[in-house]
Amino acid sequence: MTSSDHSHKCATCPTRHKTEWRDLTEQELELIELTKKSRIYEPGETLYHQGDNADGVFCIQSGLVGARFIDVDGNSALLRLNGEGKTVGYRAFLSRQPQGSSAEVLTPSFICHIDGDALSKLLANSPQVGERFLQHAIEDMNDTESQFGVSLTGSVKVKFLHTLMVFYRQHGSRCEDGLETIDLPIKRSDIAEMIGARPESISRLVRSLQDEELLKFDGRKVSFTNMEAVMQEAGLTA
Amino acid sequence: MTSSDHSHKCATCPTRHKTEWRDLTEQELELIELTKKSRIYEPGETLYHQGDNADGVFCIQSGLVGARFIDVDGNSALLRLNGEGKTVGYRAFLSRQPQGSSAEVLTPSFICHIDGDALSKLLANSPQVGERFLQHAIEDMNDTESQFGVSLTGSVKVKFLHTLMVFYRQHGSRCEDGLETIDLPIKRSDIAEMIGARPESISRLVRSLQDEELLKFDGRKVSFTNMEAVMQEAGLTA
DNA sequence: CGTCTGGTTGATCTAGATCAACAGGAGTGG
DNA sequence: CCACTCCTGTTGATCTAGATCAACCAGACG
Repeated sequence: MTSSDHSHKCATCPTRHKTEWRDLTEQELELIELTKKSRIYEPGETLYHQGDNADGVFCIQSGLVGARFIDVDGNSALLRLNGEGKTVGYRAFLSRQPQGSSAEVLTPSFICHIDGDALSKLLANSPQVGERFLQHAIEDMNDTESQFGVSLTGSVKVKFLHTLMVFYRQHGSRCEDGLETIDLPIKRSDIAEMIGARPESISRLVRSLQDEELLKFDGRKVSFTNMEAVMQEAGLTA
Repeated sequence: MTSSDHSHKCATCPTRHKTEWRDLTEQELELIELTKKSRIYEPGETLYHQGDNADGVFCIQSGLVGARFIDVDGNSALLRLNGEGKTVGYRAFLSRQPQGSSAEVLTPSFICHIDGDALSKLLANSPQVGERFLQHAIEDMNDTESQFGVSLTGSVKVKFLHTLMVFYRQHGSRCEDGLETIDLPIKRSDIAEMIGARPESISRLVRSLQDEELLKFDGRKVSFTNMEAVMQEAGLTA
């Protein structure tokens, strides 16, 4: 589906089958519909800020949203990327805690805001929704913990290769001139922020990875000239 | 309660009110009871290993259990500490994924193993259990994400002070000679592993923190000579 | 007593940060 | 069409936090 085919009705939403609302009846969806607010967001816009209280959740129909954490000294880190079908801001809402990070739109996105009251009613009446959220939370946690582990033990090289492999998995593999290829969804400096490094370091690393003949870089296109070795170095042979 | 007063019945378990089973009836508890296996674990023992498949969950009645992650090169990190009332291994069980880290007993502990079948039945019949797990997952995630953020942006000093403050919160504040004091629950080298540093670095850091008159260290006792400044540096003024 | 384990200290090395300059688009506006 | 600026990424020179390697110390403990 292209970014132009945006349904404003959950019932016909092309990505609903990936969301927490996947097994709701039209009846139940109507509850969301009543107070739902949808629109296109441009890169740089923010859904909510670190420290905000949640008044509901955001559901990404298409696009990419990053969770940005900023510490007291102004250092910024990208904790996670959320793509289509993901609901964001749900942890703050469900735990009545302030948002731990800001939600920053990274690519043009179509996003719905789901009202807190509606969501509460849904949770109270439709146990499947809670189950889906549990599943979602666990999945998020598994991802984050794995990244956290790598970030505590690994070098910048390992961390970079690790996130490349993450992209490779979700973000689809595509053969082209025979080689496995991915399209980086975000710019270099943002990748740097995902692994706690500086853009300059990534630049140098990219160069040395090419010299090692592990990968080929062309703009945002990355092709794996030696998948085996990359997996190895990324620590996926355990 | 002392470590000698261990109930083998959930119904009379002194820490049940902190667990996922807190709002179950005696009737429902009986289901767990039937297949439950409890015993005392000594430091160094392991509840499960990274990569294992979960056949149930572990419930900590007393003691401390660490989640240890080891990467391909053998580097180890401590991802999280779980104390009394915490259930561990639930994510692997609920997501049918292999354990992402090992559960290593750090202090003498009394721990129950709860069978997967019993748990499944409970989840199917008692929706509160699922809700408690959701709450637990969210809490864990909030903790981990905050640590992850700090670990991406901060220096060893910041990370160290941050985890000290985490200890300070849970692990109870205690005034003594007027100063706020905490007892480190684990040894220095394990703290080092929690923040991705080497023990030697912690040693030197501790010394410089005392020179700065921020903290006093005496064995595992730490007293805050300048709480304000510590909070500041730990990044809790945002 | 020796042996272990946890912690300290010193000397040295290095991955990666920092600072600074620069280069190639992509708009934008005259 | 060119001149301008913005933005992302590159390269070089230098600096430093923290790792590494190695010796050593104190208390615990059989």
